[in-house]
Amino acid sequence: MKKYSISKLARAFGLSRSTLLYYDRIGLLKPSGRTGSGYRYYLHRNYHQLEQICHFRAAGLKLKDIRSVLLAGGKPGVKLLDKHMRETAATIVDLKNRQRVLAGMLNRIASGSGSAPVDVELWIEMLEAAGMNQKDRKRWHTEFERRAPAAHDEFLLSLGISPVEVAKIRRWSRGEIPKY
Amino acid sequence: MKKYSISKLARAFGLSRSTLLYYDRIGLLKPSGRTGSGYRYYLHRNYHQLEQICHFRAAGLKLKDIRSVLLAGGKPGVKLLDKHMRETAATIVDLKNRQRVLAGMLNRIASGSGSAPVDVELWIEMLEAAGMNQKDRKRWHTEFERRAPAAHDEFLLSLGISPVEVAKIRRWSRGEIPKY
DNA sequence: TTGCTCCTCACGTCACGTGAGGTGGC
DNA sequence: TTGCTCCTCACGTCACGTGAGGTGGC
Repeated sequence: MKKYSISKLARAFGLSRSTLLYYDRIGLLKPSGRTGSGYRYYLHRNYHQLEQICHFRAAGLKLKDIRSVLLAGGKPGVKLLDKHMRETAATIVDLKNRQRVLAGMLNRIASGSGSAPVDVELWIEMLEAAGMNQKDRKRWHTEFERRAPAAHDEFLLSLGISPVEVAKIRRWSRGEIPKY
Repeated sequence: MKKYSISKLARAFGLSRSTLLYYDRIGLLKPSGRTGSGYRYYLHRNYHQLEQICHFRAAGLKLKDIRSVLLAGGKPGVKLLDKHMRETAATIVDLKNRQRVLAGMLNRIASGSGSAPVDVELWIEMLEAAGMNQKDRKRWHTEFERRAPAAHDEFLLSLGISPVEVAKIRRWSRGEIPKY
C-alpha cells in the first residue's frame, strides 16, 4: 500500500502543504492515519478523494458545497451547478464592466498627458485580450455615447481617427446607421 | 454647508453604513467631524472623495491602491491600471474555464440520469449567456477534442447530434476542415 | 414614550499563507 | 551533524457584515 506524505500528495495535485493542512482541519480531507512520529499519511483512497475535490474546485464550488457533494456520493445536483453557472456568468459581466472603466481611465490619462496616446490597433487588441467581441464593443460605444457624448468624441479623436470617421462611429453608436 | 450623516452619505452612493465605518477605520475616508453627541458628519469635500473612491472601486482597484492614488492627487499610474487590466483579463479566462468544467458536469449528469438531456439549443444559449462567442466555442471544442476525444464524442451525441454531424464537428475541432 | 439613527467593540467570512518554535529521519 | 520534512499553534489577508449592548434626537 503506497503511502503519501502531506507534501507529496499536495505536489501531486499542484497544491500547497498548507492547503492540505487546512482541508484536514475543516474535515474535508482527513489523512488515513499518522506514523509513529505523528506524520500524516495518505493512501489511495485519499488520493481519489482529493482528485474529486480538485475537480469540483476547478468548477469553482465552495469547499462547503464540495463537502456536501462528497457526502452525498459525489454526484452534484443540477440545481447547484446551474446556480454556479449563473453566478460565474454574472461575475464575468461584472469583470467586463470593470475593464470598461479601466479602459476609460487609461485613455483619459494617455490623451491628457504628453505620452503617446493609445492608437486604434492597440486599443482593439486590448479589448480583445480582455475578452470583448464585436458585439461587446458596439455596446461599449453605445453606452459611452449615451452617457458622455463629448468624452466619446474626444476619446475617438485621441485614437487618431479622423473627424469624419468619428462622426460616423458616433452615429453608429446611436443606432442611426446600421453598420460602421 | 450641507452635512451628511453616515447613512445618508452611504445611501447616496449605494453603499452600506458599515462600508463607511470601515473606510473611516482604515483612514480611507474620514468624516469632516463629529456632532456634539459623537455622530460622524460628512461635508461636500467628503462627498467628492467618496465619488473618486467609488470610481476606482468600480475599476476593481484595491482599497490600498485607491488610497495611494488619492494621496498622489487622484491620477492613477498607467502601470497600475495596465496591471489591473491584465489581471482582470486573466480572471475572466479562469472563470470561463470554470464554466467549461461546470458545463461538462452538467452534461454528464443530464445524459447519465433519466432526466431530459441538454439539447443543442439550450446548450448554445447557456454558453452565450455565459459570455462565450463563436471563437470561444471553437477553442472549447478544440481543447475538448484534444484532451478527451472519447468524451467529446459522447458529449456531442448526448446533445442529440447525428453521428455524421458529430464526426464533422470533431474534424473541425481538430482543424482538419475550416468551417462547420 | 416610541422608533429611528447613531455609537463602539468584537467576532465571522473564505481559503488558505506565513511565520515561530520545535521535533523526526536519513 | 547537516538538511530536509514534518508537527502545532496563532495570527494575517480582504472588504466588509453582523450582532451585542448602549445612547441621542425628534
